[in-house]
Amino acid sequence: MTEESTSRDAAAAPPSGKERRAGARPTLADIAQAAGVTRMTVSNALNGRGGVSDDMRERIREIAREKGYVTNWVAKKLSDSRSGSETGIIGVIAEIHTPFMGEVVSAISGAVRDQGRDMLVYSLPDPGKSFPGNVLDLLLHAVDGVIAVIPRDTRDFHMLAAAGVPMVVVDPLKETIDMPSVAADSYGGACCAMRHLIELGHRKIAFLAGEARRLSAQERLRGYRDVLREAGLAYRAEYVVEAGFLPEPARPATEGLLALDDPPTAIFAGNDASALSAISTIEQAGLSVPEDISVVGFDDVSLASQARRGLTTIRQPFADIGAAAVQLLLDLRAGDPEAATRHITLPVELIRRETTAPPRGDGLRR
Amino acid sequence: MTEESTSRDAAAAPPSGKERRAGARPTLADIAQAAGVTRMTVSNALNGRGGVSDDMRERIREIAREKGYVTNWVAKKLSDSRSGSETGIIGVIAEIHTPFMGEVVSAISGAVRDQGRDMLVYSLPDPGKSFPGNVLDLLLHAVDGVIAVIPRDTRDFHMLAAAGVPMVVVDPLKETIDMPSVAADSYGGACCAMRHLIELGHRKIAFLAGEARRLSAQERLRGYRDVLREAGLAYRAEYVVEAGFLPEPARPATEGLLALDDPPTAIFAGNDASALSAISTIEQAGLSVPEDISVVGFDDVSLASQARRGLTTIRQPFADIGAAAVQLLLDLRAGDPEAATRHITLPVELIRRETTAPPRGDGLRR
DNA sequence: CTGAAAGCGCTAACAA
DNA sequence: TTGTTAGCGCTTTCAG
Repeated sequence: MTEESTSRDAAAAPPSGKERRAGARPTLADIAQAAGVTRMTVSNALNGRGGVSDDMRERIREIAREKGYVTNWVAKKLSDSRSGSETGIIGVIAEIHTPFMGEVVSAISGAVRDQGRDMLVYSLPDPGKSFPGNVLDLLLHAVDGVIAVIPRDTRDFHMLAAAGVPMVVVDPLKETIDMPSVAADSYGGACCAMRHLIELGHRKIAFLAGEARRLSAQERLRGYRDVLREAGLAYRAEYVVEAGFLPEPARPATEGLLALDDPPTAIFAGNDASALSAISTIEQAGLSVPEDISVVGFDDVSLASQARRGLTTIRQPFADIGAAAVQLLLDLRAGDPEAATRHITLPVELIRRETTAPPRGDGLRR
Repeated sequence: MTEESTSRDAAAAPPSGKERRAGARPTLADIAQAAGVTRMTVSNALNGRGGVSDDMRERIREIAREKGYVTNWVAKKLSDSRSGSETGIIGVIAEIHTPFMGEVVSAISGAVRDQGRDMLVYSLPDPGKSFPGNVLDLLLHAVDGVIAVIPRDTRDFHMLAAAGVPMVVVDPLKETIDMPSVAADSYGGACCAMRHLIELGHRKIAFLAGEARRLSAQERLRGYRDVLREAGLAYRAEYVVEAGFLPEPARPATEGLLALDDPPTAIFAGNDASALSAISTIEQAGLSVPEDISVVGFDDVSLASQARRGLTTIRQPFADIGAAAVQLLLDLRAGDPEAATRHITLPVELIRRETTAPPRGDGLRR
């Protein structure tokens, strides 16, 4: 040892005033000192970087273990920032409340795992509030990119993108159309659902509209209108009610439909949550599905097939959505110039189960 | 300026080879240079630390904004590590798949927010796999503590705790009883549910057992047995079937019960997921709930009340659980010595809805 | 009110 | 194979 050059490495003598706080985690220097080598040797040994004899490596590993050494992620990251390496962690911003979100997040989780990476989920705070600085900053610096599935606030959102964090949006909003995105073919699905109902013989079809800010909701409405027109059916304003993609508002919305002078014989719900709620409402009103009223949903969340009567619905390819989002993010990060403007739309599929049937012969109810 | 002392501050001349990479984010030094002051002044100005004239502060803020400056969380954290400050972020380890988890995580989210902090969720990888180092390390260094709600693997889990991360467990497993925890009173709730059924006149009550590793599942089973004994009823092995707290296994389990020579007149399901699945199975078998068979669940997830027939169940005080977990974590972090061994059990409540009724007069079905 | 120095824990790049 | 130097971006401490 030379002459106490580096302050810490040579600080073998306690009196130097460099006493370690009790609860502090051991650092490279601590275990280096214990092993009688330099920090670099320890670093190399622990990271299997070669240049260390096998004995030494074992010895160091042993000491590290018993001292409970864990790499300081923050320090490592800061140091690595020079070489701009990845963290292997992908950030996900989402609301984990609804079943739909659950499916999407699970799918992303699977896809991320398939890529040998990991995922951290940030669930948004209450509406209107912006991201707290802490988390925003952490996300900004700790993850390789962000996949956002947000039904609401997007303010600080563009800021994240502006700060250079690769970002892709799943189920985009009007406000996020300028970012790369992944979504299911809502328009196509809606058309498919409507045609199914029309083929069954329905002429009076209501629509439980979803959250208007989501493009998917708009597209489903568009599909509803277009197929109506295509079938020569009139668009009736009283048949289109807001249900916000949620079960609670779907209830009064359905009741309203039931109370109409000329109630519909079928309901196309914007998503499964509202479809399930509608069915429950219909049955509580003493009617039955699909005998009195047919119902078709959208999403095919796992609950849809578990209901007493399996829900006829449009299946979103969740796994594909997750995989596409992750891939898109990776491409973006890799600098693929075309990725920045890529908008992926995945095909959906009609799943016929037990909540749709031909309408009752005209005799009943009016 | 003296003689180019600090490498960067004085590096006004490009030829120094210190060119900034194109995509790099601006640093304190960058904006300091643009403003013609030192980094500290910028730091102070941006963090509202005083010691900077108002004009200067405004000017600096302006420059920072247009340059898109964001403080480097990693560097800040590393620097702060000296003074051991908090990050204001709480980590949550959970599976977000099931409705129960969703409720718990939402509750924690709310509680965390109430404390002016924020939350990052890490969803476990596939069973058996251990935490990938990256995320573990990140968690270790980026959050003030961890709240875990894990149904499965716990290996690296104790390691996190050993590394000194304050940690509390919600709905603990056998393996985690040595950590501070928060849970609902499963035993009490089970007793309550069973007594309700018995008061209604049921004598043949089956139990859909939950995931055995979870203490809550064990406690519910214990409650089931104890109340049976207390009521002078025999424990019948064929009435206790595994359903793992999940809907899928609950289906065959229920079918098995229905196929018994002497089928039960009531089913106490370990949780709502299995209860709902049981009901659906019963109805598909052509029987009705509660006329033929009563069913009571456990949890009172939001779905329970939305079903066509509201599910009679035991309500877990999710909000309280979340709040207690966060509080416990904060106490732990604050060094409260007693917190380390605290196990909080919160009271539950029977919610009578429409899936329980007296058994059919003995005439029917044997 | 502002500036200089040192250091948080780690790693890349050489030197021995 | 091991040691040395420098620096990641920020903050604290102590001078000016």
